[in-house]
Amino acid sequence: MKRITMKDVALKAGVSTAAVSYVLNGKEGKVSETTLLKIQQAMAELNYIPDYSARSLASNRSNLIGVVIPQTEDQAQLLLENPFYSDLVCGIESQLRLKNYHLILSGVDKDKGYLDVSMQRNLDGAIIMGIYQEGFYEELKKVDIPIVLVDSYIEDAYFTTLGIDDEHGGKMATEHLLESGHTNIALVTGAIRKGGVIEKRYAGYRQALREANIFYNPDNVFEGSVSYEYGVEAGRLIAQDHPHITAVCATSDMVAIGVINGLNEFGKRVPDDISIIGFDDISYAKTFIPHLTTIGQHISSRGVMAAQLLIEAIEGKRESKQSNIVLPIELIKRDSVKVIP
Amino acid sequence: MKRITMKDVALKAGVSTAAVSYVLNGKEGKVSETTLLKIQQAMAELNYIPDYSARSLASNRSNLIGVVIPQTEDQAQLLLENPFYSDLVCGIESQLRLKNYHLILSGVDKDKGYLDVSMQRNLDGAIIMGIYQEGFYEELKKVDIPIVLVDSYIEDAYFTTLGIDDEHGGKMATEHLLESGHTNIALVTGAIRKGGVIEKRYAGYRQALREANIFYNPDNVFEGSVSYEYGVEAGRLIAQDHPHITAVCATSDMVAIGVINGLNEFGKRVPDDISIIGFDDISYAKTFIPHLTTIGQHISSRGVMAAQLLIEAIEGKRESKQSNIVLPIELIKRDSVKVIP
DNA sequence: TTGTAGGCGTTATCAA
DNA sequence: TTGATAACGCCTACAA
Repeated sequence: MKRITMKDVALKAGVSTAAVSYVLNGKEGKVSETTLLKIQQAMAELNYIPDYSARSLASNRSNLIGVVIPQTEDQAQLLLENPFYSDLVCGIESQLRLKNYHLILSGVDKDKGYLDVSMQRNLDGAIIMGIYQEGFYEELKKVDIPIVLVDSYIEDAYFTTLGIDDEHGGKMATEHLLESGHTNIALVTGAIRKGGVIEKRYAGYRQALREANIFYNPDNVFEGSVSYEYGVEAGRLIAQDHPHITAVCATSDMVAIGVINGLNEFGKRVPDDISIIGFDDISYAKTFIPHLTTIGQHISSRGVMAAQLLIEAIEGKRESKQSNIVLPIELIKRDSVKVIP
Repeated sequence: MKRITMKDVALKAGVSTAAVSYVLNGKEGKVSETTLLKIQQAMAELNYIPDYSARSLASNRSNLIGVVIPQTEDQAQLLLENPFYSDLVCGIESQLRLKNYHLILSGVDKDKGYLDVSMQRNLDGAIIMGIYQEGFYEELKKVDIPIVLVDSYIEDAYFTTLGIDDEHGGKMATEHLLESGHTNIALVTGAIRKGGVIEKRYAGYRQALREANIFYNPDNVFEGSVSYEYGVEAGRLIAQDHPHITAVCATSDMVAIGVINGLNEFGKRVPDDISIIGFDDISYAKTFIPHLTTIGQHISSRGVMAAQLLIEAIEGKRESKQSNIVLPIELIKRDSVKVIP
């Protein structure tokens, strides 16, 4: 299919390519009503489709947004299998499409940065999920495009961050267990890394215990990775060696589901034998049996919001590029927590 | 950050931009050993990053692959929340990144085609999942780039298709239920549309019954949408009005999980009261309780394969552009089917 | 209000 | 083996 260019349109409409470019870029007022119509008609008849490569080259705007997702530990694949990220991507994509941007989805190879991609593609902006090494962010800043960090506690005024109050969430979850009569509460969690959401949720857990005057027992903390598999492992351990534990606070729903499976292997039932609360409210949470009690964040609308923030920054609608947005969370009571008298 | 161009590299190395372009494109033999070294060194020192927009403009190759995913029925969001698609995307992305391609992820607006995106971005190829209206494909052909169709029975020699034997899968699933002693087997399915995978699975279901000399009862077929929600609905109906049904064959794991939830609402347990088999083996299937018996296709490796096929076609390594690949499937026995004597 | 022309960073065609 | 130089399709001063 031969490419129709601005020249063709200009020719057909009997105007210059500059005029075509003007209407293409919505520079109203630069052209008269009549030429506008002529051009629009010519575009429609020729079925003109602009070439974004050329546009990007000439204008330094690509209408391309980079979206970076964490990878599995073996660095082989995206963590999209964690519905948390796919939900987020759904939200982002819908918003970007609405605003006429396209989305380049990728992971980042270990020891490789994101500078390459952003320069190669002339990205207009990027949404980064998860946390990376220090150097990653420094490099990112050099590119000088708006960036939204999702779930990162990086303290750097350069970035816009979009998160939730993870510490409060961890506290809410633990308190719900406490209020339900549990006092021997385990925490099953991914690696507690500095600057990550897990660290905060862990802090919330400890604070809730403290405020309830409950002794913090390090043996009750199971720290591994944010994955189903680790959850299973922890569940097994709890079932076998920790008969005193009556409730588990998991720092992610996937982990919670793993724990339930691990417990199940040893005949422990949720919530009858052990109660559990998750975190995130991924779409599985309400389809799993028992329906998971969890801390809900509106994942998909977070994606929408991330995209909106980014676009605003790109199009210069926000005064200050930088801001730190904290979205509300809520306790969602379902069936995985039992009240004990 | 000021952009380093080929010119800068050429200047530093004391050669022409043409020479730089040669080494960039691995045209070995076009340059002498010494200039090669000089250029490579200059690139490294300057930290040169090529501009793909310019390259795309000049060469008509973008190293960009379009990936299209079906949308939710309200056309608002991607169906990425269905882990089937996110698993696929994982596979695709990993392979593309390996081969130095980038991935543009998007849905397609109703009554809009994909011609726009592919022309705008000069896509080198595309992977399309799911089925669309007739016109969609005709339009796609005009763009004249390699295209891999995943899960589509479109009969058109133009496209490479990558699928599984859905009919056989439907049959295997039903037979497993039959062999487990069930004779009154419901089918819960999404819309049975022509050219789609569901139609084939449905055919497999019927054939298995026929071969077992079991009367096909249309009342046992629950046709809705491929979604958790519809599964719940069907599960409720079965629990309430169809006491004779002892097993359910679902045409997708998400539907199966919905059915289980619907049954559960009325106190029917799986597999004790009713057996169920799913389809796809999404990652969720083995984490769900009861672990889902299902028809397994290696989803993520399918993604890898789709990407490989596409790249081969793009880089002209395959003689015939077109082919129809059918991947193997297998019955995965887990805990959701009970043998009745 | 309209048109001309140079430039964006690469590739590719020809000569040298 | 190298190096000018003309595309590629679009944007944008600047001039008319």
